[in-house]
Amino acid sequence: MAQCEMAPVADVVESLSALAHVHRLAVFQLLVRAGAEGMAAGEIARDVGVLPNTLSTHLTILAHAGLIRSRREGRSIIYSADYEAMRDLLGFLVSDCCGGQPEICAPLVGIADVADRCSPQ
Amino acid sequence: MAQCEMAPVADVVESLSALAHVHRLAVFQLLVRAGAEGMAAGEIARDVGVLPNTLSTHLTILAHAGLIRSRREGRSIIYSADYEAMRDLLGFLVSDCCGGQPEICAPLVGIADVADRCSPQ
DNA sequence: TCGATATTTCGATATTTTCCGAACTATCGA
DNA sequence: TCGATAGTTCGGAAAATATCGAAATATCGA
Repeated sequence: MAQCEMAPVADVVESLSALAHVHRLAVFQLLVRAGAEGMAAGEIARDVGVLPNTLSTHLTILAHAGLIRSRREGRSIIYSADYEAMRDLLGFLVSDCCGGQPEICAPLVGIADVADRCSPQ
Repeated sequence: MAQCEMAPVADVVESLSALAHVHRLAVFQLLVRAGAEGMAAGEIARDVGVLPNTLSTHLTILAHAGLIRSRREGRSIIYSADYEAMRDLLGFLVSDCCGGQPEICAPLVGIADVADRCSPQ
């Protein structure tokens, strides 16, 4: 049976804050789509269009929030999204929403399907 | 049939940014639980524990992001959560997540139920 | 060991955010 | 109309963010 552990509010705020930036959101989005394989910092920088050192700062912020992980592979450092952290964050938001007014947020259950249909490629 | 309209990234960032603050998150949480009835600004300020003028700033930020609405009622101004905006935000996040790796985010569908079980009043 | 590649760290600056006190606006009741 | 109540707006100071160039670190290949 799944526990009902709730992430501390401070952590949630940190995660939201980490994602509340155009470039960081783009980075996270990119990494989610890259899957477990991940992407090298340099490739991310090129894709997103930010300088390597600036990107490094963003990656540090996302990593500190627990949303991404990193591993060295030769000269490159490979970053990948942490799906569990994202699930925790979504879980908090959804339970905050549905917890108070279940009937209003009921449609949320179908969102995953919608996501399937909407996401191209 | 539901459209697959995607909120502009800038709007998503603004919403995330609005929620990425301890007091604002608390305010939103409070309003979600308050339902359509909403709460007066003063009551929110007391509950959250911030000065009225500071709260006013936070409310403006949340309202500008579209996460809450307001209406005047006598001397009070009543604020209430905008569930649709929240659904849009969650929809974006979920589709960003599940769009790339559906199998990984599949458990998300069950989160709403979890929310039901976890949230005590 | 040296040079090239990949990334981070440092230091500084520009911008934004946060928060408060004081002043202002709106509404109600007498 | 006045005074009290409810909120907002204004102005400024302190803190946090964002971003860049330059320098430092780590790894690879020759």
